[in-house]
Amino acid sequence: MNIMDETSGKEASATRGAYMSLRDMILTGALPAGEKLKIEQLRKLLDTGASPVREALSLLTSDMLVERIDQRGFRAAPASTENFAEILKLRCVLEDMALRQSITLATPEWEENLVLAHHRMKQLTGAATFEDAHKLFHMALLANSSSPMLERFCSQLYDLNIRYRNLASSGRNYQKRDITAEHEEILACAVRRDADATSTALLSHYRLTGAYLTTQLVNL
Amino acid sequence: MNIMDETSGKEASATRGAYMSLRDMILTGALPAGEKLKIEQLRKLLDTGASPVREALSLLTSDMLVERIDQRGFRAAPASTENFAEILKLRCVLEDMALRQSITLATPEWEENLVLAHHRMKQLTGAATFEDAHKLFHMALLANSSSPMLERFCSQLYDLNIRYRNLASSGRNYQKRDITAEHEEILACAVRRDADATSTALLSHYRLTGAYLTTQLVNL
DNA sequence: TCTGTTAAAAATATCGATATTTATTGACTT
DNA sequence: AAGTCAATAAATATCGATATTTTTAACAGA
Repeated sequence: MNIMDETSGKEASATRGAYMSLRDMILTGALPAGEKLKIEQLRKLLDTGASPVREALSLLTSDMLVERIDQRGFRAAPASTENFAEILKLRCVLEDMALRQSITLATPEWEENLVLAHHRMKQLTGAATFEDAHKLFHMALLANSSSPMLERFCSQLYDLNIRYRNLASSGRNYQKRDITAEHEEILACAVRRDADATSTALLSHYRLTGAYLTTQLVNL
Repeated sequence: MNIMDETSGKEASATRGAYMSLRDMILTGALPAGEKLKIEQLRKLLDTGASPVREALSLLTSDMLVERIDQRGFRAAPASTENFAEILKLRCVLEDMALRQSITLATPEWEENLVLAHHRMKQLTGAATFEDAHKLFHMALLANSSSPMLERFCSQLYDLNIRYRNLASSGRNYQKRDITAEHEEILACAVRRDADATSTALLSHYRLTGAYLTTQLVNL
């Protein structure tokens, strides 16, 4: 009598459901940075038991979204301009590395998946699921590095960056940039297998966003 | 009536105790790579409840020492020569970065802590606690990077490397190297604030160990 | 007023029992 | 023999209750 799958709101396990919800709440800022995360409170909010909440929080620790202090519970990872700067720097180094490895090892499958991810992202401009498609595109760039740990680091850092994007976006996103064109450029360079050009385009894409976000984050 | 502190074998919390024990067992190979980690089994082994074991395993996931598969439990992270090569590569890139930042921002305190860590390590050559002192020395090199996430990554990767050292060391460690001299060299360069030289010495130190370990890991 | 102490309240950590899910076994069919 | 399928066994996930620890608040002494 269990119909639960990707389509259903219900997750496969209570822990996974709690993990997803809490992750989303931290990334969007529904749970503010630095906030104490009380088990009982979250248990009621998510309408589940204490064990799944606790386990989900432990898991979120891996993603650096939650801090755990022995014997005194959990809190949402604090946010600061220093932390944001660190994330940007690490992303640039690690994605550069992953990207170059991906291109060095380039295969037709990798290229096709990349084109596909880009296409899907374009279709969804503005949609709620655009964020997901955007991440999938960027991860598709790195997906051929044959370095799982490196990709995991990049994925984590990507999410942390999204979080700052959300924290900053009270005054709506008005940049004089053509993000779509930047993505096209990145894709074109990658398909051309030009590692230097792709890296330049990608890092510039990140650094422009980073510089813009930094100006919005003065209140942190 | 609780006297538990650093000196006592008892840990502050059951979870922390389980975390430390399991971590140690995985790093030393007492729990072999890839092995299924059954809660009930570990519960009895560590003489504690299922909750602390479960939480400790969730936490070890952050360190990439344990894999968690939803609904079908935990297993010790698998080991492979590919994985080892990846760790070595990432370490070289990330420690290089952290080291250079540390030296750029060098302060007398940093330098003094480094000298101290080196001295302590020398005293303990061969002792059981040498491993700890060795790690403290290497982390002291990076400790001034003002990049906590980067230091965390380096620490994680350091531990993963130790694990491979242990996995390989069935046929005892007989290399024609003067590890002590290598450490002296690294320290001297760092104190001289010569980032290029320190980095060269450090990375060579890692790569020599890496190359040696790779020859020992054929059986993986 | 400040400081240190202690009782009460709140929150975390842990346990033991139970519900769910996955893995295994072996009979039964093709 | 190989492959299904159902029944059983094993393991994981989850719950609800309790023990421990930390935090808060009230208060006495300097």
